[in-house]
Amino acid sequence: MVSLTAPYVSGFLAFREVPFLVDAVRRLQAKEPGLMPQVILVDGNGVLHHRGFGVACHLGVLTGLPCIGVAKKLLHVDGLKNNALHKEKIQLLQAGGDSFPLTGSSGTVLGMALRSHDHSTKPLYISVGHKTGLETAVRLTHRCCRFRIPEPVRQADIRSREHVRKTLELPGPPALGRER
DNA sequence: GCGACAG
DNA sequence: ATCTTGTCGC
Repeated sequence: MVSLTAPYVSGFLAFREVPFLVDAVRRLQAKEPGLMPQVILVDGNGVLHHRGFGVACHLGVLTGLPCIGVAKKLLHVDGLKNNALHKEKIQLLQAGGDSFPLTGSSGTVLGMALRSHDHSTKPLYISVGHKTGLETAVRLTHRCCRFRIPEPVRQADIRSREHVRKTLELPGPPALGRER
């Protein structure tokens, strides 16, 4: 269990969460090196970011592991916006695996909006974090989706919440925030 | 000036 | 993110 201190500020998520993520990877390396993943799906963005360097990039550089940014909402950057036009494109996504590029005003493709499975309406926003191409990132993410949220992220979410629930209900030292 | 804009 | 209310599908 960790206690977050830095506040959440859009565009600065890495400064709040990456230290704990790096620590988790380090602890795994020390305790169960055989379980070290070949790639990490990060709950947040990679290069789809104000300065082209979101939490998925930070974690990749700090650990040397391939990382993929998987965001649930579109971060408004480089002219990208969740407006009517964007929503129309989402409507055009038919089956799971369908996607369309997220091209900023600068002409750069910052990521892809992905319909993660057949029965999902709201897309996932995939972007390169570290040591991976965008196409690979999108395909791998799609293959991890039993539901809208890719299973690795979903399980981390479910299990961390459960852990916090069981830890917080009993008397003990107070803690602020929670992290996976 | 305020709100929006990963979690 | 968190919280709350209501609905739909398996």
